[in-house]
Amino acid sequence: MGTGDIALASFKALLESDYDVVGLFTQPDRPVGRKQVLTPPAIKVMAEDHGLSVWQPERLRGSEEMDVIDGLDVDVIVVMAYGQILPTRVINAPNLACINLHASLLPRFRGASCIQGAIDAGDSHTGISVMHVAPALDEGDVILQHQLEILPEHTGGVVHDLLAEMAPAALLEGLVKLFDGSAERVVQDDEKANYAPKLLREHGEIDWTMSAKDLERRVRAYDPWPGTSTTFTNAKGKLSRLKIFPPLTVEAGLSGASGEVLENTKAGVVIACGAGNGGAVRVMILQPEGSARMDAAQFANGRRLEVGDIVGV
RNA sequence: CGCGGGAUGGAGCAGCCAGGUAGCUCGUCAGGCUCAUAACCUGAAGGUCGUAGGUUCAAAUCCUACUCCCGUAA
Repeated sequence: MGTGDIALASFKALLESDYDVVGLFTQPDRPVGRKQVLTPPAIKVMAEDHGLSVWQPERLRGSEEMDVIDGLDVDVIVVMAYGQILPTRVINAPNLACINLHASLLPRFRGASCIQGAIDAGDSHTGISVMHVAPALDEGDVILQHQLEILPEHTGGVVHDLLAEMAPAALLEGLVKLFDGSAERVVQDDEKANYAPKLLREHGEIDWTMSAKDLERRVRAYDPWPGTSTTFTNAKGKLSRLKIFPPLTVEAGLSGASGEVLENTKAGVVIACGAGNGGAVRVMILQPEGSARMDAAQFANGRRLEVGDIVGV
């Protein structure tokens, strides 16, 4: 069971393994893009290329597809980025176990935005957890974990791809242990748990009262999803959106009112953060509404911002 | 016909609402200047204003249709 692209490599590893993959559960095709074209998840295409059965219930809980699962008589259900909470009946359906691959070092960052959460919080490491599925989201017992160091230049997208690459090894190791009975069950310490809720586009609205250091991590974590943006008053006096992309550099020595433009040159747009002494960030890549993404030199040429302007009002 | 933004020398933009000399910040080329800076100064080349129609004495600007680009609805 999986939908997100992060599950692709793991699914492929299963298909190429000696395990007998009987089918795929994934989310229904969704309208995508400007034309609202109904698009299947990439993982569904991969499954069909291998001649596998694919089920796409809108809502698994209470659906007739649950009977299908019971009828399949499987040993293990593997879940990764499926996008639905599993009913207890499904969790209990396999002969051996229903396991989940989660992109964080549980119990830290349970929830949908586990990758962004780890970067945003400034954690030194994240990783892949192989765990038993429990009725409560991401709270099942952990079988094993593989660690990944978060480097200062790592964005959400980069970490996502790195974790996707290392997930198959963790999955295969977990399966071997499950089948030979050597799998551990480490109960999660709820005291150390935290939760990374599903991110919406609006969460990318930049709060310029954050410190420069925190903001740098936020922008990095939220790239490419949900992305970060702020607003500014354009030449016509209208409020316009301005997307901000990493990398950002922290200018610790500078300060100003929150969101005040301190510099706008080809070396970058420097914007003050925090409440007076939070430093400032230098932005090198940005994208005004309606325009293509551009570097600071191009942005400065357009003179859309002047020193002293306040951004993100 | 989902919603919104846009198309103006090589780049990023202004000009459009209140039609009348193609503008700004850069880049490029030539020359000059400086111990030096994201340098500076002088000069030059480069645009049928996305396409096709329409209105008008006159259209980048107003009207109609079309094409393409960008964002958003995970």
